[in-house]
Amino acid sequence: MHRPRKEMIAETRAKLIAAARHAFGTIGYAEASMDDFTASAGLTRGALYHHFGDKKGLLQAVIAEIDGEMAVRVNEVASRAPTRWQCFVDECTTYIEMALEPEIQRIMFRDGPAVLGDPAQWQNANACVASMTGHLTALQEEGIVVRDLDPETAARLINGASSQASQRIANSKDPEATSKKAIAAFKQLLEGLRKKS
Amino acid sequence: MHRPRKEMIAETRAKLIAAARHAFGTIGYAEASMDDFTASAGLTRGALYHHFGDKKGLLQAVIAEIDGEMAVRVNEVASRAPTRWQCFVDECTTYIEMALEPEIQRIMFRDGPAVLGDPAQWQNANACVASMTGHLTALQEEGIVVRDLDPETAARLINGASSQASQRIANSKDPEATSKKAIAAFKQLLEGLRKKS
DNA sequence: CAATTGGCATACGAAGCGTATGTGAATAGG
DNA sequence: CCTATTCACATACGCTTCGTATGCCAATTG
Repeated sequence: MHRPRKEMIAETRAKLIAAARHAFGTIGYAEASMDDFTASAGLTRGALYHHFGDKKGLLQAVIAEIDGEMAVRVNEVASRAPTRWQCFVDECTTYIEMALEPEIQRIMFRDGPAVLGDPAQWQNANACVASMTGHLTALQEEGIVVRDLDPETAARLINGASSQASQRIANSKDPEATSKKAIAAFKQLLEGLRKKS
Repeated sequence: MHRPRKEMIAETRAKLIAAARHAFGTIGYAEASMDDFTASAGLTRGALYHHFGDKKGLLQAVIAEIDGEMAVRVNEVASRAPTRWQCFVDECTTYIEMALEPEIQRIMFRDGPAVLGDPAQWQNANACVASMTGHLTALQEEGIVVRDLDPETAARLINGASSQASQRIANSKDPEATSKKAIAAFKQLLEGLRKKS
């Protein structure tokens, strides 16, 4: 019994992150009162400032957690594809699906960039783009994707298109139909990357 | 001399919008104190609340103004292209160029969506996307762009990719080189829309 | 068992925002 | 030309939120 201390600390960190994640994901970062959501975790702002420095620091922690989860899901999907191109496309569509969740959309694609700036500059949250970049590079070497293309740049552009696709689906009256249209348009764009052998 | 009154009102509105636009574009919406930037316009928050209801209302007005300016620029470029496809591509690259300006990037692509939600839902600011949608539709009818594609959806996706491209360029160490790479990747994506006759 | 670390709460001051209210000038009606 | 009313805008107030400074208590260390 030499670790209850460390465990308690980890637990309060986790509780704060969970409470903040819920608040940020529902009412949004700006509207989320630190007093309120720390209290909902049975704590006060004192704990928050101690562990994360300030509200932004807590947002970073939340983002890092979500990014990790997204990377796991993307990798799972990627491991189940017959070809590498299919693997790449599946990754992208999975990305769109994930971005459909209000919590992810709000935190990762709206409040996050507004508060912390360009996502490309986030150190702790680049797993998904890194994966896509890797696949693009490999696809280039295999001669499937055109050569004169910077992989990371392309991955970022695709990322931008993905998040737009998700927003469009999420805000649609008829999500099913919109989803079909958005994914179709998205795949069409991706075709532009292929070498027309 | 029956209109000095109306003129004064329009002037204060314009001064508020200008001051807010500058503040939002530099330090950002959240950090911009209403007391500060209204004072910089020689006014107080009283005028702001009277004309725009609240801070969000003023942001909407700023966005409407910027959107109008962007539409003008896009249309200028579009009117000087030999072919319609070229016209479409030029519009897109112009869009990227405009998004390079810090003020536009900050207000239209970061703080705007975070505060007001999905840009697709903005009533007063859709001129650019509308133009692109129109061109895509025409290109489909001309048989240049693939048919099974929802034009507005495609326009939105392209929009997302554009803004990512701009961010990448804007935050780059070597903007010139990054710009080349980003525009190349972007055009490559657009190729996916063309019919491979 | 004493000393010290450090995790977290409490207390305080400073902004910022929204609303309610006030004021003076321009318009409209007689 | 004079009065009444509107309305653009300023002022004043209370509330909420944030950041910092301080204090306390439990757990670790020697």
